Amino acid sequence: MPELPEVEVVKQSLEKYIVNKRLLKIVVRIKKLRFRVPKNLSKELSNLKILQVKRISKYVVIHFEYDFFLVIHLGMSGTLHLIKNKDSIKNTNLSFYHSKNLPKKHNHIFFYFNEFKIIYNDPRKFGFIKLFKEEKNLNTYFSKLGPDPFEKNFNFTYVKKYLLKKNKNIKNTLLDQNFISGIGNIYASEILNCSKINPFKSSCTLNNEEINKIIFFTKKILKLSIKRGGSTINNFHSIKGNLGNYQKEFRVYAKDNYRCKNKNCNGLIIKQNISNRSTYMCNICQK
DNA sequence: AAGAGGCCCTGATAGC
DNA sequence: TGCTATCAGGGCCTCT
Repeated sequence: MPELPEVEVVKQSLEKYIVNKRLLKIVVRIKKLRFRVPKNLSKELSNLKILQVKRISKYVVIHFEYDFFLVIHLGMSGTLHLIKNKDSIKNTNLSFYHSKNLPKKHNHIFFYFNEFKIIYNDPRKFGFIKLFKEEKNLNTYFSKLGPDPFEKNFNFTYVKKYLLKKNKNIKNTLLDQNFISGIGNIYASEILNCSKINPFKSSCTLNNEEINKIIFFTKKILKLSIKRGGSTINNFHSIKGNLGNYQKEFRVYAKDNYRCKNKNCNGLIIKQNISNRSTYMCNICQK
């Protein structure tokens, strides 16, 4: 499910409900996710107030009082669900996530609050949870990540310098979280098609114009996707259950045999394999 | 030491 | 219908 836009949508919907709320307790049903769920999670965080929710790369970070930081990664198939307590439904007109849409299986972790609970669901168990005490430890964990696409330091100077020393193809470089954080397999293909760059092209051979296009379209595409609520490939939704809509704007991802949407291009979208992952590109304008 | 490939896991879909 | 094979939005680890 989750690349930067999807995680940003989860972060935005989550913060509306949990900031300034006190977590009552956590119940862990399955301990073995991508990594083992930290021991004493509930003991450490129970009765602490949530100060802030942040997104770092594809991670959701929940900042509790007393300098506790809960890091959630959704892996490939993780989702968060907000379930309002039954007796408080009649007290509000807000449309909450309907419990009938909560998956029956793979509900691994339950976060209880006064009026609702947040449920972490993840069929493939590629997601994980980490807990940090003190901000410096959180920062150490993320210290190798490249800049967020919306940060100032994701700029021409930085990108040019980084790409010059990279021999691997540009598609894999876009997926490299140490170069730029947040791009995944879908948006890598989308960005390169808009930029009319061959995904197999060696990173260090990109010219200035191509570098500028990558920077421009990365920001544009990710921004628009957030606006559309992210992409719904396999039941992606905000924690309220609203479906994302950006998949309607996909130009190449899973669009093999469709026509290229670039202006004045009559090419065909083809599916290629790069490092065992699907890559979609136009056979004419991305030659 | 950068880069390619394998692997963790379950479910949906295609093909026979 | 029912089996098997393949493929999924990620990231860490190992090997070369």
